[in-house]
Amino acid sequence: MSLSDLFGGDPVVSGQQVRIEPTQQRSTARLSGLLDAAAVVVDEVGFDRITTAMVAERAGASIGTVYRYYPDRVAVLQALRERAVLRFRQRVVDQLRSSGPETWWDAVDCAVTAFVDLYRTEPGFRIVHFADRERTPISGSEELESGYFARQLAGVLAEEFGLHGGPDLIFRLEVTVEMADSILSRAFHSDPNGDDRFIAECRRVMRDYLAGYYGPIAATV
Amino acid sequence: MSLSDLFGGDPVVSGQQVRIEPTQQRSTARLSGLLDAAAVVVDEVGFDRITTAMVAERAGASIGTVYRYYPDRVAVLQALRERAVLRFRQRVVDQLRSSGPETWWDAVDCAVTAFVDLYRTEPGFRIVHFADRERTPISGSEELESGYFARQLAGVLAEEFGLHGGPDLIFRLEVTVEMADSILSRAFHSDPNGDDRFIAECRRVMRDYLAGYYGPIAATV
DNA sequence: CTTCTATGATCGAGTTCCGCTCGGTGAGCA
DNA sequence: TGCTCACCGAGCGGAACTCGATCATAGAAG
Repeated sequence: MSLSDLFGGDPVVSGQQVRIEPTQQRSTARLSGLLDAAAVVVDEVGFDRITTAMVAERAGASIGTVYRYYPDRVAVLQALRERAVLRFRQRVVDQLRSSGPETWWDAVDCAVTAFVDLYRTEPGFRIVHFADRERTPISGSEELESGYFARQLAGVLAEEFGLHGGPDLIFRLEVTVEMADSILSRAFHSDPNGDDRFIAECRRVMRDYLAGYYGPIAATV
Repeated sequence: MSLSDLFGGDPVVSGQQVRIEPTQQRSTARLSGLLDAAAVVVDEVGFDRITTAMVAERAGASIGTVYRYYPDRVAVLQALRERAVLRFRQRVVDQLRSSGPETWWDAVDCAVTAFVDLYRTEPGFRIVHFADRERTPISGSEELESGYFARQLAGVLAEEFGLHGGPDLIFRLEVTVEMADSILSRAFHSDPNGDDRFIAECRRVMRDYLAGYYGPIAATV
């Protein structure tokens, strides 16, 4: 169970998202163009002020094109969020590869860094993420739940750094993810660049919480 | 600076929420009736399926009455959230009064209990809370920010239990509030009665985090 | 204790705007 | 040269929201 398998794995395309899988090349460009537009618009006018017409106009497409690919307004936002999550996972993998973590904390820290980076650079990431909570439990793909990421991360930490795996580790990581999520969101709430005080405290909280169960960092591996 | 001053203080009526302050008696009943209806409807159909017509019908009012009091659809939800926050604060005061906390942790624990109680009993509390993150920074009343509650709580803890006050305490309490908020929301995410495992872990996280700064509980006062 | 009346409160048909559809047109592939 | 994929945008239904007509109430006047 390698790192890249866990994080970079198959893209989160759960055919329910896109109405029609594009076959020609230009249409895939359209698809990402629509999402780019949605990301920008959502940053400008907010999550529930966004209209499909705005997205279409910003993307240089017609309203019909939007609905060719997405069944409804929310689906566009969901797709935007899926892409952001995908990019987040990819970013984590890149960070892990380039930095070569030596302890379990290094790995967790990479995830924080990746998250902060995306908040800073990825248009629409902030608002889409905020809306995350509202999703109905019926929503199809489970890969977007915080629990999914927690499970993946648990696999890595158990495999690579010898942490004792199992449901307890998963549970604690899920708690950790929720905490980090909220504190980091708070960091970006008023400061578009992220309030370093909250970011630092987030790292501290995560480290202390996990170290309380799995011992000081140096002791592992 | 007494407890009731801090928490139970002036109601969160910041004239921007309501278009016209009601003067007659029946209209105040209408207002709360509208919010009651909105709370029920929001529990039934969800946050973004709710329509102003549904709220009006459920409240036995006409559509025009809704717009007499609230400028738009979102304002109704915001008002619902304001009332829920107000009731939360009131509940905390009640709990504190009846239980007579002896340590700072007892006081914090009261807040958790009140929050959980509201999640369980207050219609609409869950969904309204989910939407909480989305609020625009321009939004008027600051009394609803998590920071406000953190400041109030900091006053109580410093005054009553001798914790060293100031910006550091406020900051840590704000972090605490964010953490608790997210973990408790997670507890109710799939379990309408609240997953006790997450609730217990929430308490543990809060206690450990604050105790790390302000010493073990028994040592205070 | 009654009118009487000014004003608050309510109503709901109508307007506007937005999500979404669908038949017709253009662009790329065989 | 067809044939299918991609695109367009006028139009439909419904939801958000307005506004002038109508009713209810508080409080003054008698």
